[in-house]
Amino acid sequence: MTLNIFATIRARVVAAVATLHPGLAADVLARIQVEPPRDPAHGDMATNAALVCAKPAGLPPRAFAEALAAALAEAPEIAQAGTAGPGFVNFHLRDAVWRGQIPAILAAGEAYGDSTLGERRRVDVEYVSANPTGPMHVGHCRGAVVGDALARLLAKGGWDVTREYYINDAGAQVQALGWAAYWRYLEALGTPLTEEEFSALVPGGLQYRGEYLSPVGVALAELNGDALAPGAMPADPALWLDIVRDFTVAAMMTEIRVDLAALGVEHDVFISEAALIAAGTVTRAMTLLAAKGLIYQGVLEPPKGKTPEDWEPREQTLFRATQFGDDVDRPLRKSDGSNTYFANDIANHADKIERGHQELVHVWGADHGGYVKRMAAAVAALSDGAVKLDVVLCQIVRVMKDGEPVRMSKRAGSYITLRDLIEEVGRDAVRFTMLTRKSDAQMDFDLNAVVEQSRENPVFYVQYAHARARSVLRAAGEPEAAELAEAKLELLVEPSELDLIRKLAAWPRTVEQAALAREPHRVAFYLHDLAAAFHLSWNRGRDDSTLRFIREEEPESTRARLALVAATAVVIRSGLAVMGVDPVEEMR
RNA sequence: GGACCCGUAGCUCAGCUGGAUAGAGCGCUGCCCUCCGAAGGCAGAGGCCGAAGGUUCGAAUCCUUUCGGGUCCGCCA
Repeated sequence: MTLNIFATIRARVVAAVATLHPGLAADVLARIQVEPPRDPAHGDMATNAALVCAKPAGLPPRAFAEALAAALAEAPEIAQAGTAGPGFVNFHLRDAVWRGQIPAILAAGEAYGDSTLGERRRVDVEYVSANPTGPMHVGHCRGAVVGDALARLLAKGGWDVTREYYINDAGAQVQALGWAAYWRYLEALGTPLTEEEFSALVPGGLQYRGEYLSPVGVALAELNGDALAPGAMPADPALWLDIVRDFTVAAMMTEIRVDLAALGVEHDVFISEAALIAAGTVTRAMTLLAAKGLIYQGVLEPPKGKTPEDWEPREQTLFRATQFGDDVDRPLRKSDGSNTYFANDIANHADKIERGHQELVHVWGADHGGYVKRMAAAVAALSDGAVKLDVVLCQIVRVMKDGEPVRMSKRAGSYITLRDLIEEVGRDAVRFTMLTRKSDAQMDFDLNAVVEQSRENPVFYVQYAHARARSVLRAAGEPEAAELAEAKLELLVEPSELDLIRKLAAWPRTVEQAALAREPHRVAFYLHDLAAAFHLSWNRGRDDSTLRFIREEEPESTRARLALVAATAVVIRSGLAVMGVDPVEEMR
């Protein structure tokens, strides 16, 4: 049920080539592309068919192109075809073909752009996975939005998507969190100890001193009285650490879920590291790798040029990551015998594969860039190369206010939480703005600019286009679908109108290209272009009143234009839905 | 020392996985409000795509080298 006009026409081109040159191999035909030319003056579409097929066919590219152009000119959708440059075939589609997209859009509604490209392959998209040791801050925000939008994009592209949050609830950091919450609990009980006196009792010293744990301490006191700290004095950790830690992790996850909900970010599954360990998944994964001969005892070379002072050669349990493209083999066990984070994460990936996923996608912060190769190596090893891991790295976001970077210290109170950010500029502005850059490019998030109502703010610009479209439809008395379906679309002859239709028709292709590249930001740029085309059409009516959408004296023309406006609103909504942004009915 | 990411108009960034004369917004210059919304519109100037080689019909895009900026580098996650 593909509505991708480019795919339709490409099929025509491939068929024409196959007819002219029956002997061409399938992999040659596969290289044929049909895309919009960079310069619209060249036509609606262009194909490289002659360039990629001429040599195998034993013809000069120009001769191949001439013959192909002649054949394509016979196709019912194509108005004219010609050759250009080294062997391109450019062609114009009949206006009727373009206009025919409008009823297709109106019939499909927001499902317009849905693709079968993903062939329902099962893909696991893991994103956020913030440690459950505190509230979410803006550093997590970009990955959350990019991951969520990417999941929506892949779903629209025809993949069967699982959205995963991996909870790092095992290991030293959550132990430290338990101690920190215990301190707040002691405080709630009225302990005579000072924070520094308590810190001296904590292995490694007290961490997570932010006040956000105080409510957890109070809750613990209400639930347990002083049972976990008789007389409001520290007791043996064996008595309380597991209880307090689990309680605190649960409380932090509740906070995080609230934040994610406020941002409109959703997950299907929350996978617990501790649960994976308890279920024996780690052991199974290690056994699997060992059976493949990929685990050994060995000593690593020190990193060149930057040897840590306390470096000493040490024999450890290593995974043969170098067999799968990594730079060095990677340790699986710490010196105390417990597993490294990497070992547990291997189990997480084994679990994803066991659950039947054929593709894996991760959204990580750029600080995890050095971790990509080893994880890709592990996935390749676990699946014998059958499953591919794609990692989308998100670079740092710098929050700017009044031209100055907002300081981001880890100390409580002085850093911006995600909730602060949403309250300041609104959910939709946060989401849209986070998608206005390639994720691997650094970004300044300007608090002043994203709430500005002007053309340079893409959030506003796109929303405004939708609001305008809706305003027109309201002014026209909300025409019914059936009425619009009867519109005489051949009355749409203005260049600005046909340009707008071409832009609308590019949406399915945009979805597919963006999904393949795992680049949701392309949707934001597409919507900006579409909004520009719509605003242009609107503004034509300013200079020439006969070009207005609504003209009472011309009901047929009005109806055709309303169909175009309605289709525009539909596609904007379809695009915003991928970004997780709500369309607005009017600007305020 | 090594790995990964980024260098494109004065500024902020796109560039559809190798295509044609490299695009948009801001800023700049000049025009345009009796108007379904001027919180705008139209037109114009502005580029050796960091640099140098290479691959091929063809390179901003792929490879090598190099110069800048960022992230990171054995028992943190």
